[in-house]
Amino acid sequence: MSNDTKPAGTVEPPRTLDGQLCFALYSANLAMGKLYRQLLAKLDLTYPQYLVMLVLWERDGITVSDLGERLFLDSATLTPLLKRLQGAGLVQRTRGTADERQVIVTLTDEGRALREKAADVPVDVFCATGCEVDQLVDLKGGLETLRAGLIDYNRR
Amino acid sequence: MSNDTKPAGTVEPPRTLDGQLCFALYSANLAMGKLYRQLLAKLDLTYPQYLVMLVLWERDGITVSDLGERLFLDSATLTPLLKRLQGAGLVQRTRGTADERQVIVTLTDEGRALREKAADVPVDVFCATGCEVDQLVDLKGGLETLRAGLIDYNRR
DNA sequence: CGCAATTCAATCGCTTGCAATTCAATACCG
DNA sequence: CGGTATTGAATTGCAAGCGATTGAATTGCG
Repeated sequence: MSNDTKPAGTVEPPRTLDGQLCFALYSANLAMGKLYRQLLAKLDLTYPQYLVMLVLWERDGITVSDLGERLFLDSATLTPLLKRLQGAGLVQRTRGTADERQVIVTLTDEGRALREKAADVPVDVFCATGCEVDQLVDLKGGLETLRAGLIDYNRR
Repeated sequence: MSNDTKPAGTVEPPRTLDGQLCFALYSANLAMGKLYRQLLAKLDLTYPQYLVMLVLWERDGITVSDLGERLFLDSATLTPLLKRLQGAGLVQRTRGTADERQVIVTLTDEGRALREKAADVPVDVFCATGCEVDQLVDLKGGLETLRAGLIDYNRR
C-alpha cells in the first residue's frame, strides 16, 4: 500500500509500476472506460461521445472549438466523432453565419431526447464504484488539482 | 468548486460535465498522457510502451498474458505494441519452450540500458504536477481504490 | 485598402484500446 | 488413448487521441 521506507526529508520517486501515480490514473481510467462502454451500450454511445453529449445538454449550439476547450480535445478528435454523432441523428453540424470558419454543433430532437434515457447513468456509475460519496468527492477534487497543474505545465 | 446545495441525506448525482468524477478522471489522464508524450519523446517511447518497459524492468522474461494482467490490457493491444518495441530493438519475443502457446517477452541489452535514460522521468513528472507529495499519495490511493471497485463491478 | 498573420475546422498518418474471432497448443475427461 | 474444452496469442475492424499539415475565412496592421 505505502512506499518503501524513505530517508527523512527526501522525495524518492518510485521505480515500480505500482508505485507510479500515472499508472493508477491510467488503469483507473481504463476501468472507468470499460464501465461506461457497458452502461452506454444501450444508448449506442461511446464514452467520448457521451461526454460530448453532456456538454451539449448543458449548452446547445456551440462551436467545435468551444467543445474542444471544454473537453480538452481538438478538432482532429472531435470532427470524426461529431460526424458519427451526426450519422446517428443526434447532432447537426452547420457552418456559422457570422464566421464561416466555425461549425456550430446543435442537438436534434433525438439528441435532446436521449438525455432522459441517459439520466440514470451517473447513478449506475456511482453504485459501480463501490465507494463512499465523500471519497469520490475528494478524488474528483484531487484529479482536478492534478489536471490544473499538468495543463499549466504542458502550456510551458 | 463544490456541488450545488443538496437536500440532506440525499445523494444527488450531478448532471453537468464538471460535476462528474469520470470527466475529472478522463481529462486528468489526457493531461498526464500529454506530459508523458513530451517527456518520452527523447526516448522514442509512447506512454503505453513506457508502462510495458516499467513492467519488464521489474520482471524480465514474462509472458504476454502476465504483461496484460499487470497492465489491465489484452493481447489485442499488447501484440502490436510489443512488435513495435521489438522493431525498436528494445525487446525480444520468443515462443515458450514448455508451452508453445505462450510468448515470452525479454529485454534486449538496449532495452535494459534504456532504464538509465528513463531514470529522471518520474522526478520530472512529479515536478510537472505542481502538487505536494502527500496530495499525490492520497490521490494514488484513491485511484487504486476506485480501480479495485470498478474492476470488481466489471467482472460482474 | 491590401496583404501578411492568425484562426478554425478538416485531413492524414500513426498508436492505442477493445470486442469478436481465429488458430494452434495444451488440459481435461471419459 | 481420443476427443472435447480451454487457453494463449494473433488478427480484424472500429473508435479514439494527437502531431502535423492544409485550406479557407477573418483579423490586424501598415
